[in-house]
Parts: sequence; structure tokens; C-alpha cells
Amino acid sequence: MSAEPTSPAPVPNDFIRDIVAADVAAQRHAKIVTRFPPEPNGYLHIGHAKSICLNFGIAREQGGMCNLRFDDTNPAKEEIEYVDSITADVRWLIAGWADHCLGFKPKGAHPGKVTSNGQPDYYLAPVDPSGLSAEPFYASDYFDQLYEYALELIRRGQAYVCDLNAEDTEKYRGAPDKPGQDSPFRHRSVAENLDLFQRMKAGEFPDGARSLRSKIDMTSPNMWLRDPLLYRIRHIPHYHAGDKWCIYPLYDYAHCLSDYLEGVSHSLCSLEFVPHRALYDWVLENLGLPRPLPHQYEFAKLVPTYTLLSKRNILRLVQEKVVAGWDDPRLPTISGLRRRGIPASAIRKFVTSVGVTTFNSVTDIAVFEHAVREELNQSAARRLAVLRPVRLVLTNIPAGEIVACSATNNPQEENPTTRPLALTREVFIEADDFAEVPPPKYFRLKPGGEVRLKYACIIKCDELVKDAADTITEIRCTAQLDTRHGQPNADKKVKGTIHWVSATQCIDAVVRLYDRLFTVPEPGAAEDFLQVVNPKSLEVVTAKLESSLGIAQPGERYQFERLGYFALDPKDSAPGQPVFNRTITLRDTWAK
RNA sequence: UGCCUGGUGGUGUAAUGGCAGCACAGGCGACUUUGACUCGCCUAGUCAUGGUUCGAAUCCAUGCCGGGCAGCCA
Repeated sequence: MSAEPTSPAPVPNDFIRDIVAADVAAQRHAKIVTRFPPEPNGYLHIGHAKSICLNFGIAREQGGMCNLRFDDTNPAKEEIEYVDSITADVRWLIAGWADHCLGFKPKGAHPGKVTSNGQPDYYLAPVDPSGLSAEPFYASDYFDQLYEYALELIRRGQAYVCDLNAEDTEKYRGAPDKPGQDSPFRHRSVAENLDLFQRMKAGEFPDGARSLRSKIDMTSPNMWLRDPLLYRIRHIPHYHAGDKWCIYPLYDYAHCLSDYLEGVSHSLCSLEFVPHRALYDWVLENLGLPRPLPHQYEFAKLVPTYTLLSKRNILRLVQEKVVAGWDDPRLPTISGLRRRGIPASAIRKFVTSVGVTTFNSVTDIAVFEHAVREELNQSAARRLAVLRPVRLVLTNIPAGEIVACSATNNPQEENPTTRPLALTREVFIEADDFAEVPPPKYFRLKPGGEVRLKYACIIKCDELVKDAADTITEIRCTAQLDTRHGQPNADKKVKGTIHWVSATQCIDAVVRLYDRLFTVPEPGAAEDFLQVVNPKSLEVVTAKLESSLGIAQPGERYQFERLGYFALDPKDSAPGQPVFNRTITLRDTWAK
């Protein structure tokens, strides 16, 4: 290894970063501020990770901030449980990478009244997220300001209270290829609109009886400009705002203003919001706001093969008990991936490698798997474990004798350390590593054949012991102890090297072998995705592990040599009863 | 038969009028006390047709194909 310093990770380049760079060069904003705005109505998944890495990535590259903001304007769907899981997932995903860019606000703070360019204004700046007195941003903390802005829109003649019910509103809206018609309530006076809207807020009307609408253009070819609703009446309490409100703003109205209140410069979202951009700009521009306005830019969602991403579909998998919960290691949720042992760095590497474009793409899950293996190969400590044990007796080693061996912990390290390993008369080897009738080019153990026990010595297969059912119960071999490391015949070559575990110096563990949840690349395209669930997505075995694994801790990653990467399950493991999850197999060109 | 948006190897992505490159996947080989890692080589692409230009993936036109848009969801 050369002594030159490791080159810094290449800064990704994409069309959004180009725009940000141009805005920085033109000094259009005092500071670059992005935001990650989940609705707390479900768990985060790998698709969100793309947005998180883009938003936080831009913030850290530009010395800016990325606010975590809960887009919680629909009290019917949101819960505090999701706030907690999302916050934890975001923190985990950016830990050690962009912690310093995480924008939180002072606990309980609401946008303060300030003066910008000589005009009254509202602003809420991010603070250090590490203190106890900091919390994520909530759109629901802006309900007061949003209400004030709505009154202003009414005063400006740009919004009106509409008495049409949902069904009639839809009829008046027309269709994509058919212009809509003006609501009969479109021309109410400012005074009447003000009065009605205040009474909506006061709770005088039942759910759905009236709404506040923007006054734009019912004949616009863009459906989202046909007087979209700004507020609806919902007599239900809000998990964060309490029972103060019975009118709640809609996304298009609340989002752009939330961005503005926080001083967001670049508001990044997915492609389905392209038609909404005109509305985003309309609200901001028609309010005559004094500070530089945020702008919305859209990019394509991440769609990996062999996975299902929508909250609705994941929820169904949970409810139908196809998986054990939102954090089931087979799920693409952040909490599932974490539990499976995937490092956050691998997720970041993956989403960065797929790029950011406006092309509706499908990403081969193999790209993800490659990123995971690359990270784990670098960092995971190697250990020996046998998943499907077969007893092997080394007839020339006396019972009770221990042949001391030494194993490398991680060959990828510059100065690899070692650990002691005990070779004994009886060991376990992998059932797959012995074949009584070997296929062509089989490198492993066969009758009369030789193979190396990794970190120990070469052995020769002398005889097989079978039971009445003709099943092999024991393989009897001779150990060539002079082929151990440091011994005269250490350099002797054999074609195969297999892993093993001493039968007396080992521990038992439950090992869960996970595989893809679906059998087809695009389960979402199937008539019913439950029909294409992989029946072998989980296999549970009782394995034999080298005894040093007895002190494994959650969060540590191991490579079980020749098998794959494994991590202790943080939920189901108990003292003395470890449960390991297989994060991913090693690449296996022989199996193909 | 409306509007918006997109189309580069199998997949993803770069080239911003000037040598079509990279990654993943696939194939072959070298190395190997992990059939891993690493290394080398190979396969394979600009949706189509015209036009502008010394020169087009890039600009223009037409066509073809895909995605999105009619929640008081986000």
C-alpha cells in the first residue's frame, strides 16, 4: 500500500447540483438550505434514502443545512410513532457524514416575526440538532402563519371560500382534455370571504361543507391550476398541533410556504410533482413575499428491482404477515436494512452511484448488492461458521488434544491482526463441501481427496460412516499437520480450501438466511404481488460458530468465510442465544 | 383525440456542437490458505426519419414509444 493519502470521495455531479452551483455563483441565496420533508404516516425506505442523500449531500457540499421537516398537514393519517422512527432513521443514515448539516429548530419554536426588505416577514432558522432543546421542524408549527397568509391571499382577491361539496368540486374541475367551469362562489366579496374563512376556522361548519380555494384559472390545461383547494375542514385533533384547529391546509399551499418560512433555497421532490410546480410558484408570488423565494426541482424516484417500495404495499406485506413487521430484514425499509446489517455507508454509496436524473428508471438490485459487498468486504471481521454441519473426524489427532492455529481477522487491513483457533479431533464442515459423487470441477472434499481446512492443515478423506438409511454420519480423514502455516509443508497446494469449526470449541446459534422477497424483477407489475413472493426468502438454521463469536455485539458485522456477511439481530438475540441475520451472501461464481 | 415530461449497451449513468466513456450485470483468463477480494481481456449503446453544420447523442422538424396529470392525500 502506498503512503499517499486516500483521495477524497468524488463529489457527485448531476443536473440539480449544477443548478445549485449556478445559484451559489450568482449569489441568489444567503445560504443553501434544502429540506427532507416526509409525512409521518409510515416508515422510511430505500427510496427515501435517495432523497435524503441528495438533500443532505448538497447541504454539506455547499456549507448549508438540510432541515428535517414533518409535512404533517393531514391529521387523519399521521402518528407520532412515525415521527420517532423517521427521525431515528435519518440520524442513522447521515451519521458520520452529514450530522453537522441536520437542521433542527429550537424545541417548541414557531416562525418569528422579522422584517425583510422593509416588510414584515416570518422566519424560522435551524439550530444545532445535538442539544436536548432541539427538535425537527413541523409544518404544523406554521398553521398560524399559514392562516395569516391565507387571509392575505383573500384580501388580495386571490382566494375565495367555496361551498361546493367534494363531488361538485370535481365536476366543475373538468377533465385533462376538457376545461373546467367557475365555481358559483368564485366571485364573493373579499369581506364575505374573510368572514366565511374566519368562521371556518372557528368551527361553525361541518367537515367538507366549505373550502378555501385559490382563484387561478378553471380553464388551465394544468389541472393543478384550476382553483386548487388551499384549506379543508376536518374536525379532528392533530398529533402535534393538538385540538386548536379544525381547518387544515393542503400540501400545495403548505409546502411552498413552509419552505419559505425556513429559508429553504432549493426544494427537491420527485417527478410526480412537476405539474404542481406552477402552483408552488403561484402561491409564493401572489403573496408578495420579501425574501428570495425557494424553487422546486424534480428528479426521478429510485425503483430497485425485486422490491416493493410504496408504503401501501409494504403495509400490506406487514398486515398479511408475509413479513414480521416494518423492520423485517427482507423489507427495503431503512429499519429493515439496518436490522439486516446493511451499513449506512453502503446505502449512501448505492444511492449516490445511481445518480440523479429526470428519467424514469429501474435500478438493478445487483448495484445495491455490489455496494453492500464493497463496504462489508472492507470492514467486516472474518470468522468461521458452519451453517449445515457434517461431522468430520481427524483420526490421527487424539481426542482431547488441541492443535493451536491462527486465523486472520481481516485480510483487507493494512496490518491484519490474528486470533487463535483450535483444531480438534472432531470438527464440523459444511455439508456442501463434501460430495460422495462430485460433479465435474468440484474443488472440495470427496472420497480419497484432499482439501485444506482454512487456517489449519490439509486433510485427506479416508472413509465414510453411514447410518442404516445410507446417510453419511461421519467423514473420517487424516490431518497432514506438517502443512500448517509455519510447518515444513505449509506451501503444499490443493485445489480446495474449506471452512470448519471445532466440534468441542464452538457455540450454537440460530442463523437466518435471507434472500430476495420476490421472485420477479418487478413485483409491482404483477397482477398480485403476493403471488410472486419468494417462498425461500427466509430459511432458519442452527449453525455451529467458532467460539469467539460468543461475544458478538449488535452493530458489529462479520464475514463468515466463504458464506457471506452476517450481523447479530438486535431484537431477537438473548444472552447465550445469539441470532444472526445474513446480510448478504458472498459473490458466488461457482454456483452459476 | 388536451397538457406536462422523458428516450445513450441487458440495467443505470457521463459526454453541455468536437475521440460515445464509466459502473453494475454477463463471458473468458490470471492470482488465491475465502470458487471471495484483486487484476487483465471481451461482449454490448445514442428510438426512427429528415434537416442545419466542416462536424450532431447534443440544435431544428416530424413520427414512434414510455411516464405523469381529473384527492377536500402527500
